[in-house]
Amino acid sequence: MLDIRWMRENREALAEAMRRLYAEDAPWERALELDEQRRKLLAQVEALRAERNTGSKRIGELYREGRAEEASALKERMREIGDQIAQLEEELRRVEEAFHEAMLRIPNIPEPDVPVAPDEAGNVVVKEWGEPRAFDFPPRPHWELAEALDIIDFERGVKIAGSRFYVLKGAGARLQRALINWFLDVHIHEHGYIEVYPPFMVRTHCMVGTGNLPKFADTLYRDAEEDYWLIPTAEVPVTNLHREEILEPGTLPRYYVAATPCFRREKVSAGKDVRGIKRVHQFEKVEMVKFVEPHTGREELESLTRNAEELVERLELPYRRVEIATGDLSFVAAKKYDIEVWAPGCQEWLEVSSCSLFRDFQARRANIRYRPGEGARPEYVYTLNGSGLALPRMIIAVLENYQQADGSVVVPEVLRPYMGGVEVIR
RNA sequence: GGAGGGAUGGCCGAGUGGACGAAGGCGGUAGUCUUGAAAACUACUGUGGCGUCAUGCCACCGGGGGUUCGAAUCCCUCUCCCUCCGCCA
Repeated sequence: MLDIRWMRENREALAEAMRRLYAEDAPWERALELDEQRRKLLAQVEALRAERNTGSKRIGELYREGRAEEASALKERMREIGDQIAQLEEELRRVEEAFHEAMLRIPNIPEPDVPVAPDEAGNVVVKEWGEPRAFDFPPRPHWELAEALDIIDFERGVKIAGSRFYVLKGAGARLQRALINWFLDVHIHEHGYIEVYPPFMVRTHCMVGTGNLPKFADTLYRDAEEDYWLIPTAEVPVTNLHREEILEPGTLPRYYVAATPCFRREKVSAGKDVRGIKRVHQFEKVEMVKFVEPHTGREELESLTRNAEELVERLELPYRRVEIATGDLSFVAAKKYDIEVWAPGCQEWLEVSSCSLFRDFQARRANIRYRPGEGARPEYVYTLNGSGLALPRMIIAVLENYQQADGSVVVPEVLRPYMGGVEVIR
């Protein structure tokens, strides 16, 4: 959510930002109109309430002084004021609801240096690392490798739960576990993150806090009877860890990391990437979440992104960093980098991490504040998050990059201690 | 799933219709005293909104709704917590 005061005072900058985002349908003008109505009504209601407060106090006094007749006359007038208040309050309630609804549908404003373009074609490769491996045989896609090695069972996944589900088996399941544990260990012991194990189901208000609702309900799974939503990423429960809190001085920055399943309906991409495990309804992800002071936001985004990149580097996988253009930026992000690993089998760049700076956009929605100093007024924190890293895709990357001519797969060196010393999956 | 009890400021806790934004205590901050510290004493100590920016007004006692001239207090409802029973990893 944006700051309404800023919006009022910077109407031109706001309009410009929405143009840069190619989000001219965002209801920002409506929000500003409703805000004006709202303040007008509020002034009226509050003036009447002030009158009623003093009047009601006076009634009490009159009774105590035994002047019952004057009291009941005043009572009559207060009743009329009460009716007026009720009427105006009803109107105010409607306006405020509409105002709030509009505010929730206005996207975050991009950082000034984000490349401007209407869609992902405008994304910019800002960095490349490693050389794609030269194969002396045609590299196979992961679904062929995994099936031959009997480490992913696609058919039975579908039998149990339908398309876009799979079963990891034997060394496949263990490889996933090894990756998760190694990722966590690096973040915890080397990057200063605190591990958390959060709920995988959350209430509506948490989804609103991170910006998944109200706009993206059709991408989420939910309980049919109770107010529970399955998380599409650990970002949701972990960011909401501090919702409605004021963090005391000296407790920022806070870095958290969580390995959780993620559940996504993938309705919008029906028919896309149906082979293999690139796009599925349930997957594991290690997610990093930061709560920081505003002035450190940009450098925290860089170090967060580096925390993810370092893992790919130590796995010796070629990757590139892509800066996301305005038109491709997610609703809540002010700036975002994707990390893409080269998959020689499918011959494509796989997005294995998304690192975003949200500034105070989520903090306003979830009401997460901090005190800049002892006794100072609370301010909104900045939040950031990034995958570190996303699982099924990292399995793809390892299988396809480390495959050998005979279909076996070499286990990357850093993972061997996590695989019981196994050097080759065959 | 059943029965009962509860939710008040950073924390504890009083408050069953009007002088309550809320007693008292703890904690915190500042001052007095002291070489310094402790103790004692004194003062201050929530959040947000609107602004004719005035020592101004409004809202907030778990959330929402109702009764009333007036609600922390009465009624309804939801959420959460605790105790006991049942079930269970």
